Amino acid sequence: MPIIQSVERALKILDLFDEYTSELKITEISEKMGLHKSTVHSLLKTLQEHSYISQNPEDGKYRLGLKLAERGNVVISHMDITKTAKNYLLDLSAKTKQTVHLGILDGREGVYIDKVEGEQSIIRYSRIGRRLPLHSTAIGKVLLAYQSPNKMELLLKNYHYQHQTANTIINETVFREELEKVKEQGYALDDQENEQGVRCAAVPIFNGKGHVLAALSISTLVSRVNDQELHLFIDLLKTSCKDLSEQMRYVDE
Amino acid sequence: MPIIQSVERALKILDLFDEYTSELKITEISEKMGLHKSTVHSLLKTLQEHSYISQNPEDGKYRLGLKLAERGNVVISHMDITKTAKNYLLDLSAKTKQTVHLGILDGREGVYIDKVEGEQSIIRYSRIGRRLPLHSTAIGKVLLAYQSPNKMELLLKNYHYQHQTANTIINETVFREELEKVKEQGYALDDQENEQGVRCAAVPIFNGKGHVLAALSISTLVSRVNDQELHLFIDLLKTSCKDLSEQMRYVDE
DNA sequence: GAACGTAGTTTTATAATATAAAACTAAAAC
DNA sequence: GTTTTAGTTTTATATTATAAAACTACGTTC
Repeated sequence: MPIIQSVERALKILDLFDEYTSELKITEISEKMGLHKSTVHSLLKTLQEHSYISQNPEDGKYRLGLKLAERGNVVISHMDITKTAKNYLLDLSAKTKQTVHLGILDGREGVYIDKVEGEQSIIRYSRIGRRLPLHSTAIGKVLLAYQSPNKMELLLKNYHYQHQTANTIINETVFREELEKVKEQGYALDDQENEQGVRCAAVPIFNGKGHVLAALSISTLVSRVNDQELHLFIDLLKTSCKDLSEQMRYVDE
Repeated sequence: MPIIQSVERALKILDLFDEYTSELKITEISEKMGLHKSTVHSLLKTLQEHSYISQNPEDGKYRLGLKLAERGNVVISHMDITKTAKNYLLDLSAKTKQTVHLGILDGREGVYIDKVEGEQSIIRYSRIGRRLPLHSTAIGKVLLAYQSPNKMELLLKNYHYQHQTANTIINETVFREELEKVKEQGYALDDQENEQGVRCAAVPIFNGKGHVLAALSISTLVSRVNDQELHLFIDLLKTSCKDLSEQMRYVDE
């Protein structure tokens, strides 16, 4: 396995930051990485030289650099579905006041590739580029349900079902029935299965060959959105996804 | 200088991709980097292991990984100004149908940190995370003009004026007069100075201490927006930035 | 204000790794 | 079917990354 240790270490430093950790000192990074501070210093200076890390001039702490935002934008800008769907996300979020997500399958995992936050619902779990569990998210269920039987078997083989909440389905037989239901009704629901207090609906987007490309979802807080409203949102989602699927027929991908 | 060569090489591979180059073969990367293909192979496999690079299963080519989008999102999500300004960008773009940008100073350079594209104007130059020239962009002029005299001197010391178009101001005396004018009128203009056929206006956003935090701009195509419309847009920008500056007074940064 | 402790930066010997040459496998081109 | 090209794997060794030691700078305590 041709892994280069020093590159791996540099990347692991980048992975130390998250939405709660915006800055870190050299000594903190040294502790977390189990590396000598002079080693960390060299790694940080290399990342800094190429703008993947920057140093706060006021307190000397390190943080993720803007080059990541730029590179990340290049990744997303190459996805036709993201560009085509952008106005639908904005429109749906404006109309429903909820948070709207776009997700795709990437290898054997789901991943969020766009998100528009609604006024009424602040959803913390999802983040562009972040992995999403296939078994406990509405998007994940959609991406699975509309796969070919072969592909679905591959995806579910040795799948690791894990509780995210008390509502999470972790029995595979029950989960397969759930996927059947998704295909029957044309949408998936995540009823507080991924995040306490959050209920989501997702609908598939197809390409010209009838393969599922992505899924669009609306996330709501159960305390603010009742069943009736949710079903109105599902109708809006279906309309949007039908249009999107129509447009994606003409995109060569 | 404690630069780690193999880390630097890995980062340079990430920098090879752009909006026109989404995928590359190992042999292409080997040629561009001047490295042996087995060295490149090890670097790619390390980046791939951590999702910074992925491999197209269909043709074996390499492309930027979604981890960059996720890390990039973490960078942006830590910026209060981006969150606070988001709805203003969306609103301004919807009202004017033009492309709206948010930019900040990062060290001695400007950088775009958010962007909402308008229906009427597709602006290619700007990209979130990308550097912006201080002398030829409206945002750059604003970020300079409202700096303290000391800071401005530091920023302009040995500044490298370069033509972006035939209209670009490259004489420092003339440029300083331009910055005076920006302060007088409360906005900056880039009249095809950065990109042929594109005219932009930008207005400053201040923090509670009266320091310029960021600039908001509207970019238009000269073929589609006349002087009168542009001045209407500038008025809308001023209103938005006044509100934003008011809100940023209460943000601890 | 001096002394001590902590954090960050620099230097450098050497242990450890990254590098590329060679060989192999697989696919594409002729 | 043969040859060429591209990608992957193996491994010897040249080169680099590593961390210990030392230094600088700043903050804390007395």
